[in-house]
Amino acid sequence: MKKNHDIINQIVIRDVIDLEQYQNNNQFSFEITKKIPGKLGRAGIIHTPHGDILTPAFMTVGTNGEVRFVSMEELKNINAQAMLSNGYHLRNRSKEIAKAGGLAKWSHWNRPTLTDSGGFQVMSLGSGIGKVVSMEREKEVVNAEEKDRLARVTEDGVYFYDPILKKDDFIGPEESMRIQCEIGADIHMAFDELTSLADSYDYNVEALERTERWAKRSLEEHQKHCDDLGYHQALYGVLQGGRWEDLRRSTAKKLAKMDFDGYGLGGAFLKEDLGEILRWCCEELPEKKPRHLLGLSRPDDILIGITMGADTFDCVAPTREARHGRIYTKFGNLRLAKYKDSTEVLDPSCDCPTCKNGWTRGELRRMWKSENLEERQQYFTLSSIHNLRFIIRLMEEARKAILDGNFEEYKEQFLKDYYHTSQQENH
RNA sequence: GCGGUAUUGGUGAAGUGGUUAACACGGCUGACUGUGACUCAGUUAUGCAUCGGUUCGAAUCCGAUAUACCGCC
Repeated sequence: MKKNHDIINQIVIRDVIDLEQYQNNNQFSFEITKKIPGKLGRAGIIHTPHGDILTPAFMTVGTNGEVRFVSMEELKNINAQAMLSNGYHLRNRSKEIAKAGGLAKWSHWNRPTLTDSGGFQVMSLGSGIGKVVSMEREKEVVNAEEKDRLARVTEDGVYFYDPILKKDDFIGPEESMRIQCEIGADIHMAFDELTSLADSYDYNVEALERTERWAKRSLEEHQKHCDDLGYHQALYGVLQGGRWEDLRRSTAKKLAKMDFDGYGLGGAFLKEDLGEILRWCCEELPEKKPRHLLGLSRPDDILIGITMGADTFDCVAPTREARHGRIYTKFGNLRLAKYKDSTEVLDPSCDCPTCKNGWTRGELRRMWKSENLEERQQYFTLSSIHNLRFIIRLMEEARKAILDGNFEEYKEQFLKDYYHTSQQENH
């Protein structure tokens, strides 16, 4: 395996990403509209070349430039504001995307976009392969055997084995920045290393120092590409540091001094630690820059995230869990398996197209279990739309509550309803 | 009427004397948090057509009965 230096520095397509958007005075910026009294949280607006994002906001995950089983039209119908894609997954198509005018145009989304760096895959294909990013089962999590890993970390970057193409590959900060600049999302992420819950303090120190060096390299490389392009694309630095306060605060201080446009809050969290960790980070970060909490969307996590100062979120759970038969509702989640003969509308209190059109629990359960591929796919679409709308609506309500000055009450009521019914679900 | 073959869970079935009846599908339950995987994990027959016998021990051997299919008169 050998780092492919010829590709780096070679490309950057000068005039293909929709320049008009960038030159039309639509630079990236962030404004805070209102703060939650006595807390770190706030409501605001992120301005991007492809439009504004009203925060707090959920970004739907379209790893490969599309949300599974949901069309762009349907995403717009449920008020999705932004889409997150992944530089790792799109790495072999970045030039094609650049030629088509960048991610927003290429995907036909035409609205704000963000790309992840591929850092998550350092863990998910490396030490954490085959495991989940659990928030509750720390003691059961064991790192994968070295031989089973598909990703290996070095100072330069990460060597991957692609199990589908059966090919070795390499991505470091420079490669990630090059790929992301070609893809041309409105917001890019620095290349980072996420550790798993099983990693030791000592390993976290090592990984964090490396992530900080990668942050510096990401920033420099990204700036070079922006200079070549003649306009600025936003870059977020990513904070790691596991569950240790000294690591979280020190890395936040260091990255705060660097010229990032915003910050990604990363890591694998134990649920009970989440709020504290975010507080350590956000207390050290500059208030005027937006923060993206990576990869979380459970309502309680989101509400804690908002309270502690996170502005945007993303997560695969709403769509993945929909496909697995879990339907979100404000009064606890439904396990579709239980509703074989139900003629009740999926969620009578929901304003999503699926519920508005009167799809019943029984029908959806039947389609979920159907052996007919088309019916199953239709189920995936209907349920994904519903779950996404649920999270997006939660964001809209939370934003409104912040603006109305009653966020704490809203949060308390929401968690009470949600927790109460979850209890009922489990008897 | 005579002879042969078969009968295992919701389904398809493995198992021919020796602890808790393989496996698959389905069902149920759980999981899923910067999507490798419409996935993963657990569970699901106190019983092998029925009754009786042989044996330390039977889904497995023997007999009778029931049912199904195949031959022959």
